Amino acid sequence: MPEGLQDGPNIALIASLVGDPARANMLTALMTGAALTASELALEAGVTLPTASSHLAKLMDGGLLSVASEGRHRYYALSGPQVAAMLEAIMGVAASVGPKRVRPGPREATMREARVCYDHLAGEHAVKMMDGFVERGVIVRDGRTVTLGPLGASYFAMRGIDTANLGTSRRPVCRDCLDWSVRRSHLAGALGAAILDRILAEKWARREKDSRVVAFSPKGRTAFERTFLA
Amino acid sequence: MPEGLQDGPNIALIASLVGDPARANMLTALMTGAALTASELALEAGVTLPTASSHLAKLMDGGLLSVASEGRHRYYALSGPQVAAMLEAIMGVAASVGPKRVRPGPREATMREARVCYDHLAGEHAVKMMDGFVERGVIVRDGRTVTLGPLGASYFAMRGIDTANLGTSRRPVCRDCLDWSVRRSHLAGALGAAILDRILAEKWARREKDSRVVAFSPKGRTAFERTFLA
DNA sequence: GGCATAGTTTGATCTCCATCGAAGCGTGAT
DNA sequence: ATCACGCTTCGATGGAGATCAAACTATGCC
Repeated sequence: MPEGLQDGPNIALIASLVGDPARANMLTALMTGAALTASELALEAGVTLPTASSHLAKLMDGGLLSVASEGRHRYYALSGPQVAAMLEAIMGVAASVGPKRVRPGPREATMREARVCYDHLAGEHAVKMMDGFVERGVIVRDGRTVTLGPLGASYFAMRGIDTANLGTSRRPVCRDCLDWSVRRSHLAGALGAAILDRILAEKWARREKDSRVVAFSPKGRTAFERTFLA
Repeated sequence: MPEGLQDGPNIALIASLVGDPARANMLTALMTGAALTASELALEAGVTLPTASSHLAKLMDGGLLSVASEGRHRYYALSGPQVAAMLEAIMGVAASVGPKRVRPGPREATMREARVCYDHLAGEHAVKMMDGFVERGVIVRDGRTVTLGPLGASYFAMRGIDTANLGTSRRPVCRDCLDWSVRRSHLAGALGAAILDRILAEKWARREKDSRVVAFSPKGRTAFERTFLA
């Protein structure tokens, strides 16, 4: 069947790369434009590190991703805007074709509410919190880059988080992370991680074993809201 | 491990449909906008009829195709312009990362110059035309959304295209579609289709049989340029 | 009716690849 | 040095799906 057809280039190869659920999740996670590490992407895709590594190699080989080694981390990103445009187009078709909403399910519901995204909080609570930060000028958003606002340092200091200390690592203090359950974004970066630490340390919520779910207790939730949503 | 985490639309499902070589060949064959029978598509894909039938059922189920029974034939077609746009976008990525296509080839050259993209014109001519429209304010671009500019209606009316009539369908009048041969975009939507209709009606160009190629005649080309590029 | 053509369905086969555990290899910290 | 951590490679397993032949259905033709 050597059939010399193939109008344009190898469309099937590219599409099949996106056609695997794990890889599709990784790619959508990278749609923020931010670069993510292999571990973060593994978590986002719901697979183990070796599996993720294999997928990343394939995506690299297919030219969809670029990588930057930094210390012992490897930051993966979409190789260019063309790839992002393609993903948008596919999303467009997928959205128009089928509401296809899989039943939310009980597990999904709690996941939507609050879950861990690598090392920070994601889900509705996280999105609300992020919105509040921006509205109050604690955090300033410029497109997809977010930074600590003028009121930020004192705001977090009052809540027991020393933002100055977070700047030590190479990691950005603030980063924006797209939420799959809501169409909005939440706070990642060192600050996002610190906030989650605080939530767990205060025992406002606990992590379910072997799951990304973060389960708030009733009074934990109100404490959290009083602290970070007001 | 149940990590079902769809980002909303099921992008992996759609992409995996395109990700099979046989299906990809069928879809690209349908990019001409014409409807083809199952047998023709089987031939185009290089598989037997049963296999093709199975693929067509999957594509139907995924919402990428529509079908019309006529006598003992079943005519399959792309379910809409959105699907065509997605395919073009995938082609764009595949072309840009293309591991050195064997050679441009004569067929490929004419495709780059002018071809059909579902129901509108694509290729260098189409991109130049789109650029001219935007530059002259006939069409206004805002990011990826394009709309008819203030001068648009009279511009097209003078050229025999009634833009008011185009608004009747649910389809957008203007739409932006990525070109895989050039890295720019061209005009799709009802208006894009109307322009192609005009080009063919005036016999400035004719469509090659069983191909996406649009072949301009020498004087047809100058007439086209005088009309839509000036 | 009877035959031919267009398509689908069924069932069985076979290949490919996603997945994970374990081991290997860097880099950074102590 | 030594340990910890991030990531990749290796090897084995399992499952999904692409494929075709043959049987079946439906339509058109005579």
